[in-house]
Amino acid sequence: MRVSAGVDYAVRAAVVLAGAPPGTWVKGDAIAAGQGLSFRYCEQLCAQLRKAGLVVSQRGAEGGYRLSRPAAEISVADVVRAIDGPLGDVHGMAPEDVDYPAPADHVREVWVATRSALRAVLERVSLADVATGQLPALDELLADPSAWERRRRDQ
Amino acid sequence: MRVSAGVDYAVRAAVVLAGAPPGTWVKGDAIAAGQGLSFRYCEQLCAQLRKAGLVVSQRGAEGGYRLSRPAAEISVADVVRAIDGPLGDVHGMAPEDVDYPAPADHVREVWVATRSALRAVLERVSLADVATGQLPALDELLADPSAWERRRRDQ
DNA sequence: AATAATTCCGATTGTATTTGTCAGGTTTGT
DNA sequence: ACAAACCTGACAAATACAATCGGAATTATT
Repeated sequence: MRVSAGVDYAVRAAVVLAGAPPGTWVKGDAIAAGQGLSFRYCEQLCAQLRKAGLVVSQRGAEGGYRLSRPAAEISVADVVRAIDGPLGDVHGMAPEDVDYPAPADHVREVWVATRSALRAVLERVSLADVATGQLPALDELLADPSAWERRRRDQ
Repeated sequence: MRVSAGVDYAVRAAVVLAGAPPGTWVKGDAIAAGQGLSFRYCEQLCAQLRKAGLVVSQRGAEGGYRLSRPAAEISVADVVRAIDGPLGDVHGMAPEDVDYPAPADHVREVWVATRSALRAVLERVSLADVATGQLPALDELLADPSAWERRRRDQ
């Protein structure tokens, strides 16, 4: 239940593209340098975004990357899935497909709800939202001060 | 953003303990056999739950495991953290501690909200809730039929 | 046509994590 | 004494993560 470096980097790269003027190419080098990423690794992640259809690329001088659709039409979930695969899988299986013997049978509902909660955040936020910092969909979740605090280890 | 096998197994083991009559010892063998887990691996996970203070164990004949507190006072999040570490970490860092250059600076809010959404599910559900199948906290999330469906790959 | 800039592709590498497995030791009840 | 159960630490295979690299293909410029 954590965010890998690759996903984090890819979302940041995608947000950089979302922040660029529409139709312009952004060089991989500019993304990597701007976000403090390794150029090679950033390039590899951009390739995965391109294979997922979220990004298009242009080779050669004056080439680079840009989003394939308006930034408002690409969700953070799209980027996460492009790098990490399906959201909320339970060791390789979709949560609705797992089946446990009693009395653990209702654990499935917990995993389905977990995935649903992830989707409610990541599908509802577009790259344009993140780039502009307008995140009304998250207001409710972020208003609680404890959302910004680590849980005590000895709780 | 997925549930590892270890976490899944540990939650199921903990729910088995929650479903046993209070004060009785449940043998590791019984947990493993009942849930179709490898006995050795199950034992290892129970030891982690014990080190986290969620479970107590008794050696010798007639020994086994039981919860250290009433099942209603242990959340699924407690179990997940015992096995996996903090919820929603971003490559080893708490989401409120990450700091990104513009225009990706608001990615932090996305990760904080993601963790908050995970907590809203996993901290709100106790082992007793799962064992009895009474999951009112999840009703809203589970009512949506699409919560039970995989997203289309070509969306 | 030559050159420089840029992405593309495939392979490789090192580390860490995951997912177990095992042997032997310790504790406990009968 | 004995058997049942957990404890400890080590080990290991497989997988994933996080890059790194060399060179090939493409494009714009000169």
